[in-house]
Amino acid sequence: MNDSYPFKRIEKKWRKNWEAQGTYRFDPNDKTKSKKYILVMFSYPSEKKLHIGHWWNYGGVDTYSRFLRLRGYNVFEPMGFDAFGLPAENYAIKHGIPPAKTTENSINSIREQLKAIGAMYDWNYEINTSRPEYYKWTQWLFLQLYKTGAAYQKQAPVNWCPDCQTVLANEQVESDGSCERCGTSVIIRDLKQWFFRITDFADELITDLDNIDWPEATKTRQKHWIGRSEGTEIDFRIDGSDKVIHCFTTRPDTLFGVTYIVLAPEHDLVNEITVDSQSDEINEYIAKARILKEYERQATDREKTGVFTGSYAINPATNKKIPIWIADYVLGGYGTGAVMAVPAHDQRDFEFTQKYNLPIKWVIRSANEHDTQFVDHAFEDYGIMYNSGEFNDLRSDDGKKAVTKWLENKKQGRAVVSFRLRDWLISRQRYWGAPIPIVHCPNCGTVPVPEDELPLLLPEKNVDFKPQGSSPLGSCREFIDVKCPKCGISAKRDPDTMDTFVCSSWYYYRYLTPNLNEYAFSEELVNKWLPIDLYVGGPEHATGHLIYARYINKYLKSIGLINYNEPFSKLIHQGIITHKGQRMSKSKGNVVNPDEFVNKYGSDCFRLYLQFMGDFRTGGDWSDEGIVGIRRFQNRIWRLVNNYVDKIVPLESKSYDVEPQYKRLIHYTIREVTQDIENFTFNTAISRLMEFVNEMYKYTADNENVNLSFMKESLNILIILLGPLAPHMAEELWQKLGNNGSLFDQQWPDYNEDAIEKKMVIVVIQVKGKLTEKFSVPKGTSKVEIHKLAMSSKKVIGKITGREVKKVIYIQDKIFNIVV
RNA sequence: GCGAGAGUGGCGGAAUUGGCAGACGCGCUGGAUUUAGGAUCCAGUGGGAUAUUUCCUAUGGGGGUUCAAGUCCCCCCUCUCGCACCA
Repeated sequence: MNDSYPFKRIEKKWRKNWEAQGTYRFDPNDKTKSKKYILVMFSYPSEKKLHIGHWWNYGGVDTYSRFLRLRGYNVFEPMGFDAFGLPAENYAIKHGIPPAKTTENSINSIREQLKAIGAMYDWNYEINTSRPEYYKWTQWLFLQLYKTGAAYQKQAPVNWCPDCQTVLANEQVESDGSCERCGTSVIIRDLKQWFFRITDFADELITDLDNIDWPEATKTRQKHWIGRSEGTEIDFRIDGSDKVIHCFTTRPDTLFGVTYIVLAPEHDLVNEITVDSQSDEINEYIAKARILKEYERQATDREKTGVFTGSYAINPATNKKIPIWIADYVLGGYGTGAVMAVPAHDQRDFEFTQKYNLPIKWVIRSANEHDTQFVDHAFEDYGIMYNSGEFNDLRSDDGKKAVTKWLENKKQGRAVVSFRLRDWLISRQRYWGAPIPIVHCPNCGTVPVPEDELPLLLPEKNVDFKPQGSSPLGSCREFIDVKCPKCGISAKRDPDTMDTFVCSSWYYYRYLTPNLNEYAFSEELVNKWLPIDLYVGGPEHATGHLIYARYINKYLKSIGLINYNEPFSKLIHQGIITHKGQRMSKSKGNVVNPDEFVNKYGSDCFRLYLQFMGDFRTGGDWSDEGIVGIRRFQNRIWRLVNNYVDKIVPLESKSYDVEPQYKRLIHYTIREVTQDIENFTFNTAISRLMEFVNEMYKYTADNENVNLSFMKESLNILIILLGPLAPHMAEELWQKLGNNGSLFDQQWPDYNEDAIEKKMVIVVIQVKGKLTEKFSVPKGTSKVEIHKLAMSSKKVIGKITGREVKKVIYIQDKIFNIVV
């Protein structure tokens, strides 16, 4: 029909105009406004298409950013591409095309889709982490870490994905032991790898969480992941040797109850202390533990197994000989990889003891006199020490300190803090990443590539980028063979590339100066524009990207390049959109293609509909049908404006008189929409605008003489409020209403709280809590007046006659309840 | 096993934080208009009774506090998401 909103023409028109007029050109040096850096996690172009989740995410964040702009801020809302890494590489391999090519193609088509959202991105600030101009600085970052000892190489048991053919960081392994990317079971291999010393900042990474506005659940996940644990490291002398086993424990108060020691199978001392008669059995056990998949080994319901080494240690408290075992329930990577076993007071040790008939010694009893009999399980609570020599009768918490002090005096132990967090493993045996700028020289060892030789380019020719179990760069002669930068003899480059999370750990600095040649970032601009005012991304990054980025920020502060502690002052997570109640996935066949709906209904309509489905943080369920409701809403606005535009455009703005309800409506709607956008509850903001439009229709239908001044004001306000949510349409209507300049250079309207207060209120009369009668009365009507009114109601009288009125409760201007 | 969050009509979802449950939208029913309707407008729409008047019932289930509970407290069920032998 000819009076429906012609979205195709208008959306195209405004995208063109905005670009031509530079409406969204960003000036980081604008001193007239205060800054807001609004960042949404960038996308990785693994496929050619933007999916519906991106629209949800980027649309909502753009709405918020536009709102801030209308409130007078200089808003920086950049967009770029996290283009290195497995998703892009796997996509390229699947299609048999070099990743550089597929990535470029994907980015080009995704950029067009991003433009269709109509967000305020200034594409002069785009970044692409796979471009040499960017990864040059990722490599520079590596070299800074290397120079300060924060990047180091070590041989270690690491997670290996047999399908992706690369090592993975702990953060990229799911809790069931599968690869985050492909789902294959991860195995453990011993490899020489590069690590970043994230554990140096373990404490700050926990304590600084108190100073940032993040979802509590996410903070908790990070705290748990970092896993700070205060305890005592206790030295157990090996009988007949000068070697010592260090055991980490959080329960030094149970030291007298230690009846054996358990080493992880990968513990350094295992070979040395295994006696000949046990070595076959020990070796067999180690071999088995090695091939066990990580998640199998860590399954809590597995029966505990282990082997005796034949050696003994001395319990420093009792001076008794205790056997040393190995068992795979002790993890090599945590604490010292060795535990003192206290079967009486640790259920895991207890179970092990049951199986291998090891002795149990009870040394803690409950502070309650009664329950002292523990036969079928360990007593893990704190209590009172006994069987513990001079420490008898101490409470556990005092005993922990006393035993630790006693050990410290004897130099056989010390208080330590242990973390669950491991150093960040950043090398990958894959092609599509930033090459590690290190040369391995037979003379000089590891030698950093000189900074002025960066970028160390990723070779595009003579390299087989398909995974083959070792780094593809290793077989590219032009790349791998090099003269040592220090001594000049033939040497080899490091064949590995960096984890993409290195690229994304610092991108938010680069956005401000994406083309800067001399430095990774401008210290001046970064210190001015960061920390980021709002960061938006999925909760799945809680223990990965979000810890890495915080770490790199803390590292850069420690070397004096930036001056603030935390990169993301406020964080929120977007919700997920389901379809037919389920997560969208190709295998379920319930994927919604955004383009289809954008073509049919327009960008604004699609975006509005997504925002209407549920609140931003929670998400919503997609239905193909509901979108027509939004189209109707758009058409209703379109017609409303068109019906009056000719009459109101020439009109001078002046004061007017309409029924108070309509004046109130304007202020109420401004308040609600303002608050809703601030809270990211766009669904209710849209509801309020729908109500507003419905009321305006009612007004025009009920009044033969429509007040045009009122129409003019309310339509202009409606269009501004609509602006952040449906930018193309609002911009068009703004122009139609005779205004000059972009809507997005206007001022967000103020509201007046007094104007919202109702002069008349509806007081509900209840009898024993049931709705009985309603009265419209002036605000502030007294209890006595209401009582009189209530007693004049037949309904009320009917309900209370024959009953005793016990009392009446009046909540001012709300409810009058008669209790019978 | 531990931890966090959620459960409201046929559907997506609201509810000023203890005060009229179901805003807004979809869908559905009836009517108007139209050559036509997958357009527009008006009315209705939680369920069950019923004299078109009113009653009963209702926010996963069961108890409790309160004049008043979707909202607060206790127990249970279901789902989602984390973590999972961390000594």
